[in-house]
Amino acid sequence: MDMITAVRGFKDILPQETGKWRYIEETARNIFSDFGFREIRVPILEKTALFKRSIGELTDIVEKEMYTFLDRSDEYITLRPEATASIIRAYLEHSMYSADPVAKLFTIGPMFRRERPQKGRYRQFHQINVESIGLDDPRIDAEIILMLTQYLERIKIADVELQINSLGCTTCRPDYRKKLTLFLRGKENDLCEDCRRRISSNPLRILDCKRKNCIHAIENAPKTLDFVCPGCNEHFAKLQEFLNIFGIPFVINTRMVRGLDYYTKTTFEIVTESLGAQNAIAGGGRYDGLVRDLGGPDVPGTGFALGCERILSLVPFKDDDFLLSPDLFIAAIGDDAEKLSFILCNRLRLRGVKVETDYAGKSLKSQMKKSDKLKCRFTLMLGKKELMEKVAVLRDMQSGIQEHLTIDDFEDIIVKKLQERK
RNA sequence: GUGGGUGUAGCUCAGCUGGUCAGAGUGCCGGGUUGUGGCCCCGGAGGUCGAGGGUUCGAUCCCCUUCACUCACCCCA
Repeated sequence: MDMITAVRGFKDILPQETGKWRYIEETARNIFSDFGFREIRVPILEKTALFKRSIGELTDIVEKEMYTFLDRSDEYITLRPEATASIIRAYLEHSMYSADPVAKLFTIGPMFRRERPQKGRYRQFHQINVESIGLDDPRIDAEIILMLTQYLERIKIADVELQINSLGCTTCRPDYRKKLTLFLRGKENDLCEDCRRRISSNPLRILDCKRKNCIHAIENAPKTLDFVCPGCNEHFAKLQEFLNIFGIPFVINTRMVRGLDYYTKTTFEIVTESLGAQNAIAGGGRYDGLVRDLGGPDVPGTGFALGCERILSLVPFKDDDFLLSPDLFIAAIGDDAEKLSFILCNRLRLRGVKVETDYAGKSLKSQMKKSDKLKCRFTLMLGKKELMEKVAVLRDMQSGIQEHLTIDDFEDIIVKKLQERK
């Protein structure tokens, strides 16, 4: 019979890795909480229409990367390729704007995109998502970027670069789009097939096409920043001012457009050199029209997503750094000792002591080996001799020092010893 | 979706363009100490050499197909 394996691009996160995962998740929760963001948990399955309307029909994500299925009730549903749409949906569905026009939310969980897997790219991957809804002040853009850079610093990720850009708003973008289209009309023959298609569908995407010919062809293309309206210009200038106040280094990348249609004004990415082709570890921006497009009030929003797998491959910690070793191993020899060991072991666990033992009836030597392998701090040896005298031998596994303890007092003594060392 | 690379023990990998090539290290289990871990020594278990077909007297090795993994393109976290 063939072995059933995990679905391509889907990965198990094994016990030795979950310590790191919890660490980056908990650190995020702590920092985000300091900044006033609250955790929200939204479904991983949504009606397909939600993503089509928010991300954009003509984006790569919607055109070819979504896991979309026909549900039994003849409705199309999709495993979420990103979280922003779901969060806005929840924000609207629960009328969160009526309690407070400003909502600062984050969520952590799996996303799904059906791309060809490679380094740093999986079909199920995890993101930490932050959304601030209801504020258009550039201070909030700066604030979430500060929070993001702080987070990366806290988890010891260095050598990253913050890139920012502004895409303009509904007033100035159409103008820019026209000018860009006009410029591109003369270059059709120099562009790749995809980009030729994009001239009419999504000309801005051409700006960050990675093909050499396209890059060359648009060298002198008009830049968004030269055409944004005074309002957008000021917004972008203030963002930079605020980033400077906190000494956050950044570079302006006029080519950064990003693959989701809903972005306006601020966009940004955190990129690294040490991740191969998938160099973005976080990305986001402002989406002032999205809430309205999803049927809600006309309120602005801004946010970002962090790729957990990519963060984890950069974090300088080892799996073992998060290893939780038992406090005590109880090695028992003989039936009576084994019975006592079973009782002691579980009574201590109920008192919050991490205890391991072995029910396989092995030799003392092999139980000692196991204790050593588990990196237990102490080993308690219980044998026939000890039982008769109602004592047990407690061995400190680092120093090798052993002491005899009366069995009746043992529980209290070990609890006390462990408290001292903490 | 399109390319390249790689598939041999749980893991990391040797294996001479075909003839004791079914191997090492590590991990696991046991012994050396019949009641004491780490270091050392010894032993053991564990493989249809990814799968299927072909060439050949003979294939882990050569050819074809297929699958998986991986890196890159594309795109993004």
